[in-house]
Amino acid sequence: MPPQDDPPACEHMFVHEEATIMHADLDSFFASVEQRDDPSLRGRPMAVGGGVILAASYEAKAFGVRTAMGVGRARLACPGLIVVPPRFHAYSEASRAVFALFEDTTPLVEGISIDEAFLEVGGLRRLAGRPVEIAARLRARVRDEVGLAITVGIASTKFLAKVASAVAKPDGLLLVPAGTELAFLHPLPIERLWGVGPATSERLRSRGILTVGELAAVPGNALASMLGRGAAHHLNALAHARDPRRVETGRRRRSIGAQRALGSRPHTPAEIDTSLVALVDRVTSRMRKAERVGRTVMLRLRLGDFSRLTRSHSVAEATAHTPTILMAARALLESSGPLIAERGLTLVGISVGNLVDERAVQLSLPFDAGSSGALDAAVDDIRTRFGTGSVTRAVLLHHSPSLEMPLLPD
DNA sequence: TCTGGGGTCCTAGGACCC
DNA sequence: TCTGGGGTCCTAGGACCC
Repeated sequence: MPPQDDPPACEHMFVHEEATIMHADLDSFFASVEQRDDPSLRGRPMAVGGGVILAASYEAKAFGVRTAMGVGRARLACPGLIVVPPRFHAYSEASRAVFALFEDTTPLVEGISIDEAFLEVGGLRRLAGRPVEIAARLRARVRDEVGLAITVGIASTKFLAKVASAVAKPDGLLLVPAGTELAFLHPLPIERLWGVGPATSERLRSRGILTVGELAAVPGNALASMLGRGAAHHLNALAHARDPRRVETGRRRRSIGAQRALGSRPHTPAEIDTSLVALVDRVTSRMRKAERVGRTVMLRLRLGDFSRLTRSHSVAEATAHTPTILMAARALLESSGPLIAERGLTLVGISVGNLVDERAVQLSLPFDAGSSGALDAAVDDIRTRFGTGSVTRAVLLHHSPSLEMPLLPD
């Protein structure tokens, strides 16, 4: 057998031969579903909201109404604005219908959120035509079969496809032909880059860096001294249209959480604890339904001055057990008690991360209760079948009271 | 003017190991 | 008695996104 060569040191050549990645993004998703289902809302400035604006129709956006804006401010900007409460069930259903059309277009679909996805259509030319033709058909189907407008950007990388769809909104289709990436990208403001939020934007703007082209011209180490090495490397690559990420199918969720805004009036510790209990119950029941267990419990708080903070703690063993998660959550809340007492609390959230699949296996094994080695032998048998690391606990079901035996790592 | 409900990813720093 | 250098894993927290 000939010796195996090492893989080449440089795997990514960053040469984009073709634009075959589509980013499909539903326009003003929540608001569009409401306008679809209630004709009296069509053509009018309206928004979905409860406290804050979750989504605004294009008629409302024309008045300056934006997502995350308080409803009061939105009404000031847009007198006569109609605000309807959210119907999350309807949005999930519409999302499922649209994703079914994505899957019918290509098997290579990567969902990003409830209303957007990447689709790789490079291998479909003979079957379905060029990407622009595929995108045009997809847009027509979403409009005819689901009743919603969807914008599609097509480019040679994920990031450019996403920028293209943002530029093409609303109800548009935009192709960035291979070879024209930098001409398209460099005039855009830095906020278009993935990873430039308010903090990074302010840091760059204060140094006179306003466009993607200007960012691309900053030497790597100078950028690193402003933003840290990781962020600098990431943004430098995006600014040069280097983005080797493939469209990935089958991504799993890495955490499950729930949160609740409390309003700005003062809350007693008992009220806060009641909210915490409800949140933990919601999270753990969703985990059990998804058959996932997790180790890292995160508490998310927003204080009276609307500053945010998180606290986390990892328990010894992955679990979806409500009392275990609740105990960890209460301990985290307790540690933040003085801060809450001093500054008040306006939001509390719990999430559980480090998720793994739960696998409960029930086996009938020969077991001689009179022999002290029998249980060990049964456990060894399970480990042989499923792998040592997969067994963390054995429960004897036919003893009363049931005996729970923790298994220590070998 | 008033501030939702989900998530992902990155990084610093400590523990620990060889 | 004093103490290098490199690596991995884990924890906690913040920035960011839709």
